[in-house]
Amino acid sequence: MASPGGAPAFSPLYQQIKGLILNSLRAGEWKPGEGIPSEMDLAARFRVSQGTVRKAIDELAAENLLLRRQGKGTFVATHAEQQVQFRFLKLVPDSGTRGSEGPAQRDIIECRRTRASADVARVLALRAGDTVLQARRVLSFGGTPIILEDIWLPATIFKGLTAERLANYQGPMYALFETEFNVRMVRADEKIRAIPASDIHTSLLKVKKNTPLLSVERVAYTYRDEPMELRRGCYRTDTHYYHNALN
Amino acid sequence: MASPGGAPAFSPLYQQIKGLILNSLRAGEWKPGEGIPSEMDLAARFRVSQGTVRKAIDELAAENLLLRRQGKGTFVATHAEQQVQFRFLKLVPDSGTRGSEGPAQRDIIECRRTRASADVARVLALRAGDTVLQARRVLSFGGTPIILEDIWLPATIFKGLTAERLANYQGPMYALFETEFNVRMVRADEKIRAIPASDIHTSLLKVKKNTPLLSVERVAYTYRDEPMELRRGCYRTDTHYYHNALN
DNA sequence: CAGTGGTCTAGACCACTGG
DNA sequence: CAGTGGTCTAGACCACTGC
Repeated sequence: MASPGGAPAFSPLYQQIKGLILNSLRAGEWKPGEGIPSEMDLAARFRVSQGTVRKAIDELAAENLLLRRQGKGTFVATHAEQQVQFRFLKLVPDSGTRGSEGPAQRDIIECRRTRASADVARVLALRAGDTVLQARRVLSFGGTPIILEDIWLPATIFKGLTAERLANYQGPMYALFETEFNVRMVRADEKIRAIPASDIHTSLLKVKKNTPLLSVERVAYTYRDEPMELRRGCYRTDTHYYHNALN
Repeated sequence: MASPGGAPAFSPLYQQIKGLILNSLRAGEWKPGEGIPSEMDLAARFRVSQGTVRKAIDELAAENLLLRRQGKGTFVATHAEQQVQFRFLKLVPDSGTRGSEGPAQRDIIECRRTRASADVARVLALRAGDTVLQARRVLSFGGTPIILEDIWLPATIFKGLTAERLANYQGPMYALFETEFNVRMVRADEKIRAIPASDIHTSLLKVKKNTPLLSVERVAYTYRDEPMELRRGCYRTDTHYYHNALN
């Protein structure tokens, strides 16, 4: 039997087209920021009607993998766009709006090669002891340190990433990943907890010991749903809050 | 000029149809859980093609206002559905999955009429001093108290809501709001912070004083985008975490 | 089997962009 | 002005549900 569970395994044509477009994205046929062929061209290429291509692209656009611009074309989404600057950073100042404090000041504390601990390896689908890059940075808004982040990346893929390159790069870190390492983050999961400030936090975030901080553990995934980054952030929430919209 | 900004104010037909359907939902023409007319019927009623109605319904379904069921029809979404039980509660146990600890135990601590403070009034778009219902409850999972919630509701709309009715009702609180008060919550915003446990938390959540807790302040909105509920939750995050998917 | 939503097509026309 | 995505239509057929 083709479908052991008894399910017909029916797959609509537009889903198959969606899969083909996704494969091209994975293969890097079109890079982030570039335009993909027009709907008519893709329809001819896949031998289906424009409407079917359209429905496939609609879903990919809804997942933020593609970006439609009327009159111009359809483009591969990128983290370099201004409009989408805060898609992954949900921290908002109590007064004013995001960005009202000016651009964040980013201080790289360190960036070094190390061995993956058991839990880091598990999350990143590596073996314990595999080489990873670990970076630590502090984000300040309006001159006040608000976020301490520790970031783990597979060293085999982010070869050559240094504190200097992180410090010199203007723009979102994920945009750097796209241009320099051909890694596109498409979605992420966050686990949020409240934790007491430890000595690291007292020194880098200027808070008293045991002050409650928001612990945000993020795992970011690529086109292939591979976990590519582990990030542990500690947020001060006396002047900011984590915003979440439930729909 | 019809459009001062110079914008053409062009509105697609399907958006207008969407507005008409939304108005029917607001007016209560179809109640939560009930079916709405078939696509063909609606197409005839609005004098448009089925495809146009379809696109309108697609968007309403994407916003969780309607629920499509192939072969059966399209239904008004409700909080009584099992499948959508945890759409608003994002707390997950460290081990196991949601609901693996069995159903939550819900203890109503109190439910009383009171006057809205300035900040509660502002959030609920009331005047300071207007009457509100305030409820407090503790949610326990696997016998352990995990969540303390304070809930504020406009008294004019939730007339007759008592601790007994809250305690006796089986199922989600928002489902009770639908059937008893004709209030349907369609979306919400949450502001999340880390705060130290106070005396209330030590007694009701069995944690030590100053233990970091997750503070979750939720404002829930109706079909008309009116703020209808303010809820302040304090979550223990030693055995659970707040999960958020970034797409 | 009839009725529902879901898919696919083909064609016409509209709105927007840039040369 | 040509080319792009966006809307709208009409009709055919498929998948699923329940009687």
